[in-house]
Amino acid sequence: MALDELSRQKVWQVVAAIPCGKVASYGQVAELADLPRQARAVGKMMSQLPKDSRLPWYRVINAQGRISFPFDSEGYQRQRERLESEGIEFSGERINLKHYRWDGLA
DNA sequence: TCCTTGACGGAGA
DNA sequence: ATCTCCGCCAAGG
Repeated sequence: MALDELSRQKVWQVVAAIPCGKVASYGQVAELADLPRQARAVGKMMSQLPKDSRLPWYRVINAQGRISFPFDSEGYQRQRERLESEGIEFSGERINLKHYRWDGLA
């Protein structure tokens, strides 16, 4: 990844723009930040986010509508709690993207 | 250097 | 629904 500064800023801007109650996938964020097919780079950046970040990192999930942390991990718990507190409901381990996927613009 | 490893994703089988 | 295989690409062994 080691994306340049400009790219990183774009990614943060996109993440910050995801509205409450909506979610976006890593790939979607990458695309909206003009980094097509760089989903992994986005995931990498997320993993390096400081724990006290104010960004709504938890609104970014994978394209399958699942949280990208092991089910039994603390990260999974933290992310799921925040999403549910915003009114997002889970069907087992998954989120119904038909209802919660953020439409980048339109 | 080569190989593996990721908060990933889409196409096939 | 599950499982490979392949892009993608920097980091660390």
